[in-house]
Amino acid sequence: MKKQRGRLESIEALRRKTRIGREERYLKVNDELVRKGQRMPELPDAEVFRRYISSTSLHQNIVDVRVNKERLLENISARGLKSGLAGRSIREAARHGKYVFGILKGGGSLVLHFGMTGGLEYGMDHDPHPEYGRISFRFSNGYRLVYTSMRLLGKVTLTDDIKSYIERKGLGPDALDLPFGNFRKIMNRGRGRIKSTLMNQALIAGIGNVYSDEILYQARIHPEARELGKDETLKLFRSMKKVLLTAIERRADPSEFPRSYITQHRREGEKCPYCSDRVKRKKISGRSSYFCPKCQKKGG
DNA sequence: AGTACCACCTGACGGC
DNA sequence: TGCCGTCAGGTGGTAC
Repeated sequence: MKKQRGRLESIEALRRKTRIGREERYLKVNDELVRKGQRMPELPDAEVFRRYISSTSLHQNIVDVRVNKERLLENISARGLKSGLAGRSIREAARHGKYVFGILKGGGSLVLHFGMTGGLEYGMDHDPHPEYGRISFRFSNGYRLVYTSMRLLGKVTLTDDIKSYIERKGLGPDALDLPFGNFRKIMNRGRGRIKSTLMNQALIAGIGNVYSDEILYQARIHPEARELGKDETLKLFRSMKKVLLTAIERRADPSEFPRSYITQHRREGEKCPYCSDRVKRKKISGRSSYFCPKCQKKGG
């Protein structure tokens, strides 16, 4: 119990260090990963995008919105998006799971979802247009925020109320807001594979394919495990918080992740950072999963 | 309820 | 060099 509390405290320390819930004012404006399209838009990336908006685009009068790809708009026309934003400004950036919101002064919010290849790029209006720039939000100060997306799988829209938007989407609680008691209930409720449960946005919002693999790897739990004991559930819970917070602290840049992370070894046959056995790839829930069969056991 | 597939898109990569 | 199959981290729908 003592040891357990110590671990939870270290998660709290990490939470403070990553400044969760506070504003990030000094985020580098030119984000290499965004430009290279190497982000993986799960919770940590969404949090980086939230901070990016927060550090670049708050309190600026929006003068124009240019939509190059209407298919990215969800239940709204290009004209509707523009008229809903023109003359307004973003007063705060928020996030739930993989969704990022620009809360508008005077009510309503801009909703951004990044699909698999989405990003943001802030710059001068006359800077070169980003290669996959799809929607530009132009501000009165001569700058613009561009929503980029190579594969066009994201979503952009407006909503009157973030809470009801989240409800309509059927999203569960955000992974970083989830207390252990609720996590345990979620993990115990069905008998599906543990990886599917972690990735199910209706149960927990924010975890996708890559981070579910990392969370399970750090907890030494097999992705196909179905039932967890209490100790394992706690281990998984701590791993979830720690992996997500660590990723945010490293700006969701995998090349900055600890050496002990499997994320940098997402290739069949690579060495497991712990036991040097071979990393295995297997389709689970329709996605490529990478894990170490020696370190990660199904039973518990 | 859980799972398996398909679709939506564009691009990278390896084999021949 | 070019062609072709496979794969890619997102969600959402259908069918069993």
